[in-house]
Amino acid sequence: MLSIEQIVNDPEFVRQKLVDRGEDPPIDQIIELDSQRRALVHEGDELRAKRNEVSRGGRPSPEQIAEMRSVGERIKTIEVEQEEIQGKLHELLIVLPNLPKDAVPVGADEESNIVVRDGSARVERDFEVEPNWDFAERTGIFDLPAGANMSGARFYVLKGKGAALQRALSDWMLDVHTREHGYIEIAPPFMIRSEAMTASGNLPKFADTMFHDEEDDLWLIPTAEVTLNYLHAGEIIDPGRLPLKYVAHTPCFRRERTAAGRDTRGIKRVRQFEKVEMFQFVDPKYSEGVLDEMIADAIDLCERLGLPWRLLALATGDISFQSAQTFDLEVWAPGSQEWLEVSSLSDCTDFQGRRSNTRFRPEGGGSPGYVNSLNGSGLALPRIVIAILENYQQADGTVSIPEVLRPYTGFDSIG
RNA sequence: GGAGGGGUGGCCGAGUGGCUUAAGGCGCCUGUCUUGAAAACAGGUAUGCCCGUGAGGGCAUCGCAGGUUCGAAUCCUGUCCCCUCCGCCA
Repeated sequence: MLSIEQIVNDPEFVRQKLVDRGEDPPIDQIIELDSQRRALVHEGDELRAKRNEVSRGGRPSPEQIAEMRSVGERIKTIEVEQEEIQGKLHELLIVLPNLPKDAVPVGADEESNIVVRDGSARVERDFEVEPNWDFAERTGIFDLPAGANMSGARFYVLKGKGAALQRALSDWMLDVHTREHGYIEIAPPFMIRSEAMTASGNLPKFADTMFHDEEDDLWLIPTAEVTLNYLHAGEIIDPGRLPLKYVAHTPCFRRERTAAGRDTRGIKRVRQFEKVEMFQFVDPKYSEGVLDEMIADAIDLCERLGLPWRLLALATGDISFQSAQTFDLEVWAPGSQEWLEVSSLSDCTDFQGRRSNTRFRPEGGGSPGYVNSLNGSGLALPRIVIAILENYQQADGTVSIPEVLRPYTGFDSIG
């Protein structure tokens, strides 16, 4: 949610930032509605003040009761109007995305994304790397038909060493983040209410990308971000407790209503996958550099796994709804011959704090402010599995397990 | 799923239609006293919004949302959450 004060005080700045994202924001209408709202609030307050004054002395006279009856009716009318205006205002504001930061490349889509760092030392191989789906079918570590059979397209089953590899990865990632990067591990629910989904920015605009249970009105989480963001909803966090750094390993459920045939091979784009998610609540005063820190935390995992990676600065037209700045971390898959997005790291400024009403008390006192929130995968598991199967393939057709994972897998090769 | 009990400020807790502008206690902050501290005493101690350059003034909020009333923490309805018991259950 954008701040109404900012829209009213600096309308042209806000308009330009949203135009950069490809939006056509109804700024003038918002300002007009807010001015109407203010007038109604003022009139209502004055009438209520009058009524309170009369009520304060005990039982009023019959004349006063008659007068207050009409005052009460006018208050009711104003309240109805006010509710209508505020409803319209809320509808307009709740669908406006966050404002991109100045550093974000301006551009309509992913064509304008910029590779800002490249950590990929290409390894020359004297054999052809088998794509992960072929390797997995040959060795039996994925069972794609079984997944499709029980759940439909874009569901999959991991078997044997495939399942163990994924489990080793998530355990290892959580250990690195909690023991070395300073995150607190959270095991959240995988289904949440509409309020929480709205607070993260996934509702109301992206309802059709998620799974929903009608009977209890619960949504399956598309990422742990939506749960971590709501962890302190409605709270005023005590001074000195920020930053709060959380990490969670959860399944992620997405409808993936993309064009049929796109990214259909293997487990790259699926309707349920596992992910380790990093999340931070910070004092806006100290938010500088936090995104870089989280990027470093994600890159650290790629480095330790020995995977070639690169970092992209996403353009204004490609960052997500709640984000003010996003970097994508990709790893190279030499068998499928493509870059795989394994983490998307975003600074959401105070956009989610405002929607979840998560505030903090500044050090040294003063009135509360909205927290800043940042999130990023650390990392998405199926794609890391893919990257390991292709980067660690040997000439004899086996895959060796990265050193750091061996204490977790208990085996050192597949195939 | 069924039956019952409950939700009041940072915490505890009183409050069954109007002297409630939410008592009282605890905690915290400031001051007096003290060499310092404790104790005692005095004052202060929520959030949001509106008006005002400001000093300041006003409105709302007793889980949440509606309703009844001149007037609601208090009465009514719905809803969320917590507790006890029954049922079901890894």
